[in-house]
Amino acid sequence: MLQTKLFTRTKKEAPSDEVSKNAKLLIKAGFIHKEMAGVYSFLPLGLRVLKKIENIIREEMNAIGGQEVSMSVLQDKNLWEKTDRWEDQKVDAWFKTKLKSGTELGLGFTHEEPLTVIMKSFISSYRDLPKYVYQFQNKFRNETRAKSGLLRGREFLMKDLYSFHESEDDMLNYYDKTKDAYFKIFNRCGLDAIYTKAAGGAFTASYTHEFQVVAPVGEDTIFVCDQCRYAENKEISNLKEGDSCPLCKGKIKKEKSIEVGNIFPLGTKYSEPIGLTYKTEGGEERRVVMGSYGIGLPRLMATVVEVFSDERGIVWPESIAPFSIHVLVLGEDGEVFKKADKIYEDLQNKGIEVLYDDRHDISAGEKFADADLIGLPYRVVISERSLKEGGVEIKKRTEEKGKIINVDELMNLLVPRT
RNA sequence: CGGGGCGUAGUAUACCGGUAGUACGUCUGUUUUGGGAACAGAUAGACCGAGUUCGAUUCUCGGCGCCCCGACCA
Repeated sequence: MLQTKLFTRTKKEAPSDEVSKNAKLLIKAGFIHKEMAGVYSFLPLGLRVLKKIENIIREEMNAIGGQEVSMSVLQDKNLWEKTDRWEDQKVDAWFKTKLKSGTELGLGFTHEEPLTVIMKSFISSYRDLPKYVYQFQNKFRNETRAKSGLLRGREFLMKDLYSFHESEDDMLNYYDKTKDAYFKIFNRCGLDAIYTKAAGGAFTASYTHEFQVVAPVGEDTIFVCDQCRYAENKEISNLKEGDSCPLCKGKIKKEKSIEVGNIFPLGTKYSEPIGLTYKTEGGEERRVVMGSYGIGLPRLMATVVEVFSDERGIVWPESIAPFSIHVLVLGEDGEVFKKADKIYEDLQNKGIEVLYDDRHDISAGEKFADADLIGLPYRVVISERSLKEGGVEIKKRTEEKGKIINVDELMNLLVPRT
């Protein structure tokens, strides 16, 4: 991507109405645009990050047998009355709207109900189980207080997976598989997530698990063992700072954290009222046992920014950076630019994702500052000086000093993204 | 939803009961080019409504919006 063609621009000042690091940096660098409280649009750089995260999640969901669908956002009131989740007193997250005829509709905040109905058409025998279905979709939640940039929004992209089983045991077995898949996802995004026992919440499973990433901006508080990493959410925990771990000899520490994912053993909570059943081998009719599993993508992206940034800007992990390399050309138009153009072309042809700062009449300092702010993993500088010294200067975003390598080395440094 | 703060060019800010100044950005020109360049010129602004007042961006009230703390939160 040529930076002269990119329609976004970095700002010198962070917006005054944002306090959270993720919102300040992502807006300053031109990744997102704020529409209103808790609602953000994704611009080219931001969308690339979101898509990278989406692809990582998709790969891991497919690896545990997930089948991707896309369900409707508009929801039928009658369906949700069956599970007693329509009334505002029960679920205050709904955004509701109306048909011209007056019929009430909801904007989906989760999808257990409609998917359970869909599955009624396709599950009737033990031979049809288990099944795993997921989607990426914008969820709408009427949060009383949106906050902290992308961390708690009212409209956000979510991956929601639902599993359907013959038995509690089979569901719990898959629950563990999902847990492993989630760890892979968070690790691939560079995050160190802590598996945390939590309350059932509105989903009213007896317990659930959350994946928590320690960060000061987090709105959750967890008690976590410094040895085995056993953790409980404050909302259900009797533990306190300094206690001995119930599982090992470690000490319990109190941490602020961001919930980046959660998994729910639902049992028959939804299959019962909606009537999703199957016939066993012996001809007996039984309720399908379910689980559900969610990850909010913008929140995950924001968490990465909260954890990986410094005073100069974002420091993207390679796996989800919008581009792999930021190529900067310095100096006056002429031979150096021609060389840089060629290097950019060659990298592109190799399938490397490059952002090329081909802007003229921009000082070196400004290009460096923008590169630091945008935070791509590698910065490559092409200038009269670097060419004299034998090639280009390459520097990782995490390093202070770069080094000169020749152009062939550069071409072989990075593997193309598939 | 309770409490607090805030709303001035695209962005960040200043002053003021007498219609607004600065920086960055943007545009034009000249000079620059390895850490947010220099000079000259130009561009662009008081959230909305009502009230007080000779006069309101400033004071009062209402609305709308944003942020923070708390409550709440698959």
